[in-house]
Amino acid sequence: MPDSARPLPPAEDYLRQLSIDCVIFGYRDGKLFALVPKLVFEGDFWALPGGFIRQEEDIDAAARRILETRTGITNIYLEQFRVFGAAERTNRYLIEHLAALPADGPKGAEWIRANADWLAGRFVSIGYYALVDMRKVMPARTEIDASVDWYPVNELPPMIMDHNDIVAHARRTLQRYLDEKLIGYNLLPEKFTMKDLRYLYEAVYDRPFARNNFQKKILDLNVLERLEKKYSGGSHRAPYLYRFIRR
Amino acid sequence: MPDSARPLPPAEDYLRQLSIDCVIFGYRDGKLFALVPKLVFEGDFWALPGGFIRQEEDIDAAARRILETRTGITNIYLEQFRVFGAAERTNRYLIEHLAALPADGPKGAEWIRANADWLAGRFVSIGYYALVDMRKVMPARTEIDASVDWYPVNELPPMIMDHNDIVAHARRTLQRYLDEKLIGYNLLPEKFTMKDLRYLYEAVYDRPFARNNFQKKILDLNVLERLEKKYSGGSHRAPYLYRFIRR
DNA sequence: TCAAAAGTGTTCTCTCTACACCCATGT
DNA sequence: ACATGGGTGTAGAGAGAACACTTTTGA
Repeated sequence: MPDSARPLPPAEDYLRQLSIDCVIFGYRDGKLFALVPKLVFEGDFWALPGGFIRQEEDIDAAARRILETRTGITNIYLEQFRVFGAAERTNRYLIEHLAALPADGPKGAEWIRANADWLAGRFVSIGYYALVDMRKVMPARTEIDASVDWYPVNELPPMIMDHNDIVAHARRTLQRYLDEKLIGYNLLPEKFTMKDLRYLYEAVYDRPFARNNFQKKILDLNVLERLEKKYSGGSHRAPYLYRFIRR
Repeated sequence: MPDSARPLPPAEDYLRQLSIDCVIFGYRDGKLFALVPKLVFEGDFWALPGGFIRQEEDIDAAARRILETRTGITNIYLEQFRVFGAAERTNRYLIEHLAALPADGPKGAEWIRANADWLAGRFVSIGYYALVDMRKVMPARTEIDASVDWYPVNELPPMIMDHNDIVAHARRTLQRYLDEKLIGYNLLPEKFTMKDLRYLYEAVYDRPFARNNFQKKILDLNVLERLEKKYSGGSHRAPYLYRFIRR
């Protein structure tokens, strides 16, 4: 039974005033994307996938649970990157819009209505970013999501609270670590060409990389193994496929 | 009136289950130090300076308040660096030792005893690190501190919970940023010699830096202004003093 | 005049970049 | 054959490390 289908636990099961917000990065066609749900509330409300931490749960486990619920995949690469704790961080404005929802609306909305006082208060949020293979993700709506879509990170909708800010921080963190920690392969299928990897780097850093020098740099790291050639049918030399060597 | 002398606010004023732990770094005589209080509880308990976040307070402001209370100085360089949120993070063991304290003990202990249920529960803690000029710090004891001392970071006492872990993380973060963000001067007096700065780098990174190359590297950054010479009385050439250029 | 420590210069190496050339593939 | 895109090599620029030399200071 997927997590989203289970009845929601009572509010007492969660740490009060502490939440998790996830920036789920994906990559396709030369662009970096983020997965952003749109809420069912009256008006246009977008919000990062998020959730709360159970009393007996590590914060990393909570982030993982939230991510797996939303993407349907396990073993996701994720890292905390910053805490957002301004005193005025609150969902009050959003929760007030609950009134506009019909009383027989989605069950999740019922849960929120029942816990409105709690949810409308101040929350400190831990930001996590995740890297996923977009092809493997089956975006899952919760009961209060109208839709869940991938948006290019350069064309994100205006989100609630400081969520656009959170994505900006996540992206800077990704830029800082993509090369240093060699985590880029998490955004690609298992097998990929050097061009795929280069275009990914160009999307993340928003700048070009010289084709030949990029290839040399990456190969000198000795973290890729060269596989068979990939015949695309194009009238040109076939590129090799590569795979990340797990250690 | 110093903060530590005011009556402690009631527990309801604070965010529940969320705390701040500070790693206060100082530097002297070629060694990196951290400021660590020893608690009044029966037995040997050391714990990082920490505290809680008030309902109407930014988390950064809370960290700053805690730091200023403990060091007596303002305008401290500080950064959050990681959240520690293991499910089993709790002070239960420590709080139980309250029983060993006399009922007419320190007032702070009385406050803890009154809030023991809250304090013995699970806490997620935001780690902050601070850089201070040791010469300017007047370590201030709270009512439950037996003493507050500087310890070389390589010779820290065993601390409660995961606090030794927290310092290790803080130090790695400091190593990552000292050079990149040029924050080293925060650990030195306003005027310092190139040797002072080099020894600081060697203490933080725990490795030697070539004297001449270090000087060239730092000067090429154009962030220092050269001041008068410093005559130490030694029978050798007098070094220049430098000052960081504020922008 | 000498030792100690500071300031400065030179060379060598390694990495990153730009340019160039060759190779495989399908039309 | 040829255009297209992939793989590889090489020379130049820049950063960092190692070594050497000069200058200043007080005994």
